[in-house]
Amino acid sequence: MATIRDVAQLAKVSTATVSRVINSNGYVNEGTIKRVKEAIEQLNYFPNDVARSLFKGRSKMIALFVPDITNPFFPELARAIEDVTNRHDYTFVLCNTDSDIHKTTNYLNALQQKSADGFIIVSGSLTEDHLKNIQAPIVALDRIISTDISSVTVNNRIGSRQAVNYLRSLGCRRIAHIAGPEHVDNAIYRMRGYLDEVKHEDWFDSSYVVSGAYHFETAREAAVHLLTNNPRIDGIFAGNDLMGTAVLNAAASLDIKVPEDLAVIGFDGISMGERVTPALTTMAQPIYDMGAEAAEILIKQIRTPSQKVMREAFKVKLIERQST
Amino acid sequence: MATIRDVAQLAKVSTATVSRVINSNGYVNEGTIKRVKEAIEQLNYFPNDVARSLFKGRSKMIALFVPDITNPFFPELARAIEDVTNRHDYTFVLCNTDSDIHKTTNYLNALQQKSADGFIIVSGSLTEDHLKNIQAPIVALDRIISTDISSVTVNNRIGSRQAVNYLRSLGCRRIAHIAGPEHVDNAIYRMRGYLDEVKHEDWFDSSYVVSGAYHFETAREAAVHLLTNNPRIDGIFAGNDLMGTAVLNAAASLDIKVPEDLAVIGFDGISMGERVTPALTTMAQPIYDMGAEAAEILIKQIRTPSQKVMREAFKVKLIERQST
DNA sequence: TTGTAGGCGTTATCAA
DNA sequence: TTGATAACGCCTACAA
Repeated sequence: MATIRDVAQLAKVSTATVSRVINSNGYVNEGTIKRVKEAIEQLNYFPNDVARSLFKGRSKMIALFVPDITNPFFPELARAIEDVTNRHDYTFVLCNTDSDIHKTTNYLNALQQKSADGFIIVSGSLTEDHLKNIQAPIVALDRIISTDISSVTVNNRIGSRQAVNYLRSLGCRRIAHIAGPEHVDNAIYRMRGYLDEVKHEDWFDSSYVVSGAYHFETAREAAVHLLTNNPRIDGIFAGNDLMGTAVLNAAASLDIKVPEDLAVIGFDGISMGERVTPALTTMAQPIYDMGAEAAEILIKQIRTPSQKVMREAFKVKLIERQST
Repeated sequence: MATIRDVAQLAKVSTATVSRVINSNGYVNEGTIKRVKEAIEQLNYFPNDVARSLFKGRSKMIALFVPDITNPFFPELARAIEDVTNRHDYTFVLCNTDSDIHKTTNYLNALQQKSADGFIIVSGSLTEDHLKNIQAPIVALDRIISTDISSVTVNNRIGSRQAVNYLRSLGCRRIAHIAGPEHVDNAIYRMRGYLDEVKHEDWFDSSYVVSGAYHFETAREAAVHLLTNNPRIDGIFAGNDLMGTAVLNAAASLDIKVPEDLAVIGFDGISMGERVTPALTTMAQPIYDMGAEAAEILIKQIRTPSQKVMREAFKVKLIERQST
């Protein structure tokens, strides 16, 4: 690998001049520029990013942390962030944390040691305390970390109320909820939205809420359990689409007809929802816009460290499909 | 951020000694070790990885390139690689290339400038020529790049023949194929395997093969087209599971009963296949093992640059589910 | 308009 | 057993 010195030597100038040409900053004679560029070409020279990072303390790298890369919601989110960060000349990297706080802090430290410029984090368990020696700006996405950290989320509670009301408007009388993990804020809000609507119903008791942990298998088992023990359930609001498809799967295996005998609605709006049969009705988040917005905010904070904390909450939107 | 100098000062030793302690390298007096460790603790010091990388020319970072992060096959593959690389103390990063050669080489260069230690690449369009100034070791996964580059793949052609024979053993008489992208080697082999079995059948003509580009939407449209124009088709072999689920979707929308009127088999063994209804029969690849093996090979090559090229081909295995 | 030189934080060599 | 010092490759005052 050629270095800046090789280029300088070949072009018969100093390394400073080469640097000026590379970064187009400072005055350089036209002819000199040409000579340097030729030398660069000839040696197939690329500036060493590590040396640059060391000098600048920045690396032009942005990382996204997601809790479960196999949940299609996160790859879709990642696509948006990738587009925006690449457009701004950042290298984008994706890290899967498995919701494991240890793995998360490990990645965080490793990347901070690599001078990562900023982080977009989806995490329900990370607290401000874990971030106390992280210098780089952070944007919380999908789940809030703390009031001091910028965030991009949706109106989970209101969206959930809409979901339940929609099921009710279709004639559902007994509506159950498959909830996400107990410690994840958006799961809590979605459950609260559900409870807002049903807790005063005479049929309601706590057995209508079960946890599906935002995972397919867990949700599937929960749904089977729910539908077996409460055969009068005629509507299910799943806390995310992955669990919504799990409900469809459970219903099929129990020979319960959807939407005739059971209406199902999810939350997220992942494309998988329109690919299953019957297609899943959902409260769709503007996934791409959320990711893009998180990236824009992060880049703003990287460029202007004095930026104040921003909190953006998008609205979810009902998409009716075959499951209702 | 504290530096090694701060630690040295506080522990009243030289930076060389601190370095020795950090890397447990060379002789250091017990008491000195203790003092240094205390100073490190007290200052909450972490060695700067960028400086390390600059000096060593290595970064303890491994990257995986995938063509489409929204195809669940790749996240599943990524999980395996992540586990292995993390276990060996590498930082693992995931890059999505969209099968775009320009994006791919961009990432490749960017990461090489960051002294990435090695690459695992899933790509059907990258050639040796694009890699001519990449120094770090590379392992091709799922798709072969060249004979000079280690690879981990499966026996696509034989697996495909098995798939077709299995459909035939169920009584299918006219079997169609939804193929992957034309320039991707594994798609070509899968198609060849299919052709090996059917090209001499009297019913066969080229209209039984359509391209689905390994994408859901494309495959869905192709399947609708196929089933509409050739109503006598009673079996479809899809080149991957994503397209297999697209066939199920197409069949449902055309009111064709699976498996009664149409048997469908995919290729990959992603978990999505068991989550749809009817569950998708498939030729399953050992996804986790393949990813893990690719990572092991890569790490071997990083450690021993003289390692010779390795080519591993796993076997696929029939998994019968409801779609047949 | 160009060059010299010091420093970013580490590690490894050589001396002491 | 420890310390001084020269790299790693780049950038930017400051001088010329």
